[in-house]
Amino acid sequence: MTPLPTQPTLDRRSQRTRNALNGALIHLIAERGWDDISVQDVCDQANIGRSTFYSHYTGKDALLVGGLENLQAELRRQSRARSQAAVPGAGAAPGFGFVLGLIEHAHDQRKIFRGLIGRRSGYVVHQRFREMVMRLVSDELPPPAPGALPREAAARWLSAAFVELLSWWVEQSEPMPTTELEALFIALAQPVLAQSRLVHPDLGRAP
Amino acid sequence: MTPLPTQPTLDRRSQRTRNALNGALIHLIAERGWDDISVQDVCDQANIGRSTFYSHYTGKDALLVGGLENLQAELRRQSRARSQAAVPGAGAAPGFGFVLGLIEHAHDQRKIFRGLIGRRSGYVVHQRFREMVMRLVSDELPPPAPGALPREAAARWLSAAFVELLSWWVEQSEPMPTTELEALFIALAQPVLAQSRLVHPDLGRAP
Amino acid sequence: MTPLPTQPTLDRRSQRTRNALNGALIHLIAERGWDDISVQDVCDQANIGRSTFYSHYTGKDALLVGGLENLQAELRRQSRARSQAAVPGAGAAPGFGFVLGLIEHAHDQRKIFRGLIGRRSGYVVHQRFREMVMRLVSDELPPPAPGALPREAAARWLSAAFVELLSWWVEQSEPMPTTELEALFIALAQPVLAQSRLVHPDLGRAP
Amino acid sequence: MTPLPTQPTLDRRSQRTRNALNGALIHLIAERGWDDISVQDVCDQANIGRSTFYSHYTGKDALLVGGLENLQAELRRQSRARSQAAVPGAGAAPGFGFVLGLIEHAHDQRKIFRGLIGRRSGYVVHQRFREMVMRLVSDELPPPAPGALPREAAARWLSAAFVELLSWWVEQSEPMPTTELEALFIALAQPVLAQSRLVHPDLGRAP
DNA sequence: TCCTAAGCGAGACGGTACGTCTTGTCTTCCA
DNA sequence: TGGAAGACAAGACGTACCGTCTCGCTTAGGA
Repeated sequence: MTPLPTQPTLDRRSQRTRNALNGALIHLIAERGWDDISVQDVCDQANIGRSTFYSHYTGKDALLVGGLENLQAELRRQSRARSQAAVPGAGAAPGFGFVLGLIEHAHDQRKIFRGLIGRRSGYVVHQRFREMVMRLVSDELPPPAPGALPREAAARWLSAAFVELLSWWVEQSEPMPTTELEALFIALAQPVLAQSRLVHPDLGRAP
Repeated sequence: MTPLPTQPTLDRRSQRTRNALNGALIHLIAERGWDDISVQDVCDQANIGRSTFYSHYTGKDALLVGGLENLQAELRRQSRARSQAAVPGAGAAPGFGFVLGLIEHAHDQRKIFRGLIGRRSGYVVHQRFREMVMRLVSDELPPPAPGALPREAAARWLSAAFVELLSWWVEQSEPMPTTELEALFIALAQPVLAQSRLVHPDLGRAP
Repeated sequence: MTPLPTQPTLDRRSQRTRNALNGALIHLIAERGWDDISVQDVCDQANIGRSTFYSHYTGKDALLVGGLENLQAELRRQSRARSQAAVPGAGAAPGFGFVLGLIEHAHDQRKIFRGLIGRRSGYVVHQRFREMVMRLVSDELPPPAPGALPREAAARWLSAAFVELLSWWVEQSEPMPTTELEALFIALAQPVLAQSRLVHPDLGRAP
Repeated sequence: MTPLPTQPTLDRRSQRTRNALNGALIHLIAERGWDDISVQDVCDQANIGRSTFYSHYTGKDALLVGGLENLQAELRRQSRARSQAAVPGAGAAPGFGFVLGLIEHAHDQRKIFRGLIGRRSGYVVHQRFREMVMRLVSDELPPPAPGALPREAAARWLSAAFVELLSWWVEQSEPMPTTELEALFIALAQPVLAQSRLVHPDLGRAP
């Protein structure tokens, strides 16, 4: 009974190559920031031939996206674990289970995250990162009531805002504690959740 | 004795060149999106020699930034006018006076804004645009109480979220009315303003 | 004690592989011409793994040379048969016995020869072919008298000229008959034979 | 009254670049032979950017052809001068006026010619060179009588044979004198001229 | 009949060259 | 004198082959 091999283990060698490339990329991002890295640089760092690189990824971008997909999978796993660990009967408010995980990850790897979303980020990475966060956010948003703020708008608002907040936070020399940042995010996110539930958005315009 | 015009009117011809370049750029952005444009393309469109381009701007980016600065100035002017027109004695809640102006601008020039911040945007433009919005937001935020959310964090949160919202909005085929979008933004922004005023942010962390 | 078959029959399988490769090569040469063929193409055509190819030949060139050696052996055999069949007592003028065989071969396989030495030839093949012809010519040249034109020069002259003539001939839509071509070659070759016999080549240099 | 500028002098700079490239090429051909030279090598040798190279020539081959065209023009000029200098009324047998010039050129630049058509030649160069020679030969052949050997066949025979002879000659350590080589060529070429004149080629087949 | 060494396919890998594209600098010439 | 034209160096890009290699599979040929 084979253990249902999702992929044929990808040849073991290939996987090692991919790992080397991923590692090299984050190393270089932390060191110089996205924009100052060429494909050749990544290959040199990983001791990999450039043609081999292109037989695995279509370009620098694909490598990054691949790495972020791994991160996303990891965060999703954490989020699920967290929600199962919570009191099973409780109301289970949409707690954005991935948020604390991501914050702590950013905290641990502060240097890398500065390269990823900080000042030297390079806008491509920033946005790719936001897109990943958006997918996570989107998972945890309640299904929007008809007529209320569509899920896409809500997810884009929250992801962009959160990434920007995170980007600010990792650059601080004396950052607030991780749980405090999570609480801040949740507090700032409240009106979005409220809007998602509204049937007739009475937005109470002043004039 | 020259009439000390260090650069008033900027030589008239120079100004015409710059205008041509700006026009060419926004034309091309609307047509293809930022990333698929080369400096040569802009020059061709503007009937300008490439070397001339470089004698005015250091690169594609600088040209864009220049254009955004014009937009920013225009929006600031509108915002000031709006706040003076309001009942002078009223509470004058921090109304983000520039918001409606920007929304209407985006509405009028939907096509250009799709190239600027929409799907084909190219992350560079997106971020440059956000930076401009951030400066406008920053102007209108109340001075933060000590210990409360620093102005920079608030401005980054709001600008990123707003631009993302706008980006979503300009891509809709049946977008909500401009004033409704403004009201939505203001509603979603409330907790940020609240946080900016808090002295002891009791964020109610769960134990 | 192994029955010392260092490589008799070459393992039968190996031989089949080599044949497949040879066949694939001439097929592809006839189809596209030498220069537009990669090792991979030959392997695909022959249903052979690329690594297997390299375990038999050091490259495309070696495969070609191997094939030409077979042709050369065949032609030499024909030439010998022809000279024995001739009236044994006759003068046996150096008749270039291989020539008619080669011409007829080229006639039968016109398509392949166009790829080999015709317009689409690729200079490498052309020259390899000429080198083979040169070896055949060299065999049949009389030993040069001392001071006369050295055999190498004569052989190079004749082989280059003959291959070029053949190359021209196979591209004609209404080519002259094979025997006529042979006679033409022999006629044009006469002075070379004469030179080979001269002891004091009085070439009448102008002062 | 402008001196009818065949081309607008090609910008003077461009011409210098082209010259540098030509020089670099022949230098490297003499040093290593055609096949072991990359475009990058030529550029390095000429102190030229690779992209500049491609803005002048489509590849290594085009550069070579360009150089040979210069040589051809030069040889044609010499040939014309030689034929005018000859006794104007004389029979002016088709003397292949370019031959001595080319031989002497090869003699003077023996090292380069070894790279061009000698042992290390690289078949591409060899053939390109032959094509140039063929054009020169073709010029000087008498118009073929109908039914006789077509000019193309004659030109190909003579050019291939001559280049091969030259190739042999430049590799000799004690080569025969230039005029002797010319006489040898003319002697060996005789039957071709005879064939070109024949109306009914009575090739006198032996059997 | 089995079993063991070979021939073989598949394809990952490092490497080199290719031709294209864009950038920013510089020079030359024109209005 | 400012601008158009365009040559130039630099360097990244993605592609194409090359020759080497490491895997397993299969398939004889000898036990």
